[in-house]
Amino acid sequence: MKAKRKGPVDNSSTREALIDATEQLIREEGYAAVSTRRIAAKAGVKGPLIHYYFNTIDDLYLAVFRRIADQGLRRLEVVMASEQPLRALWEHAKSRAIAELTIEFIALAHRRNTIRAEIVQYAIKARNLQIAGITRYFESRGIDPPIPVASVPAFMNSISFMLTLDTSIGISLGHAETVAVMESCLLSLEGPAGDPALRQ
Amino acid sequence: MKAKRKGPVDNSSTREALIDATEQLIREEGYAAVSTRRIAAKAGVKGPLIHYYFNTIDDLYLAVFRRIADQGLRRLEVVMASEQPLRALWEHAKSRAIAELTIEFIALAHRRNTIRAEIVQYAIKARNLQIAGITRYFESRGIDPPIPVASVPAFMNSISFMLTLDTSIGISLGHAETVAVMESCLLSLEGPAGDPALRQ
DNA sequence: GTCTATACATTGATAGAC
DNA sequence: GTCTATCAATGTATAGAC
Repeated sequence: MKAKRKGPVDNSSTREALIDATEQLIREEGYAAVSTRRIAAKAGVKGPLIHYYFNTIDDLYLAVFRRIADQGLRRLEVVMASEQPLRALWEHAKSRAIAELTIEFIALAHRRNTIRAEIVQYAIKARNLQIAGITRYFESRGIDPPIPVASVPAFMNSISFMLTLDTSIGISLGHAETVAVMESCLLSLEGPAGDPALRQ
Repeated sequence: MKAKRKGPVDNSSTREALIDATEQLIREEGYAAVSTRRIAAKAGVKGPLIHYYFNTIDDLYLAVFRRIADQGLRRLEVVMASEQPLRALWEHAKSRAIAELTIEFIALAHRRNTIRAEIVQYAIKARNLQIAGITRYFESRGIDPPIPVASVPAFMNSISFMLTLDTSIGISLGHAETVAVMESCLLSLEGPAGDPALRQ
């Protein structure tokens, strides 16, 4: 249904190297610093090869996002299936690499429709996974959610996203207090961290 | 202390038009879409004039950010001095224009040291204004803060930032529930919205 | 103070040899 | 599948006339 538009396209080898190089460039220097020549140099190939595997640069961006999104959804499934899904989600959301890529892709989505559509699709899948996991956890423990389940991942993700962004540019004002609040919420909902004895 | 490096530079006229055009371009199409040619076209002048007022494009970005930051701090002072500072802050943080510019400038800060330094400086000033305003409010009402005051703006800003970003690309999953939680917090801390009778 | 003209690097992309 | 050679377009920035 989503076949490649160009004739003979491989699905593993140099292609992966190009995706690797692009992802790395985006994260290290921002999407505005990405160019076909730099990608090619980083991947150790010549420029035009990019157009053999990907018709346009947007297609390459899309491939990068899809790979990240797939990895993200798979990781999220593991996270939500853990014994302390709220704590696991909180830790998971702290990733600086994810936050930096998120910033870049949202900025990109701002201008590229194909990428925005893909991001929306992914974000909804991810959020549904989170809501389902938290619902399952509350039900299995017989906990009456103090706030609507659908708002829980919204709080956790947005807070950790902001903390991570702040940290990445060197701000930490108010962080300790905010983390403390989150920790006390987690404590009351899931008990102490990594204490399987208590929850067995 | 931060004098212009180039000789004779005006401080109002075409210069403002250039800053206007740049700010608009950044917000509408992202910083990566900004170029001297497009700025000049939008401002109705010729390209080289940019280099008369601003030595480099980074200087122009900086001028845009400084103007936005100044406006932001002034607005924030008004917001925090209102009768219901938490509600006012909540509404203030919902601005889509601010969220979009924030994304772009954070992405920019990722790569430009001068801009990052400026953003950090501004963010700290803004956060201190918020913390001071909330502290003042709680004290004047004799309210014992349910969570550390320093974490309050962190929560409000990050939540509304995420909601705004989501909305800007067309996502609304879980928003209603999240807004409801925030509303109930505001209700318990500040009473119903815009009810001066109750707080007079 | 504003403009024309232009230098020069870099961009995404294509054609076609191997 | 990977390359060389090359394209037109666009990028920032400068020199110098008015």
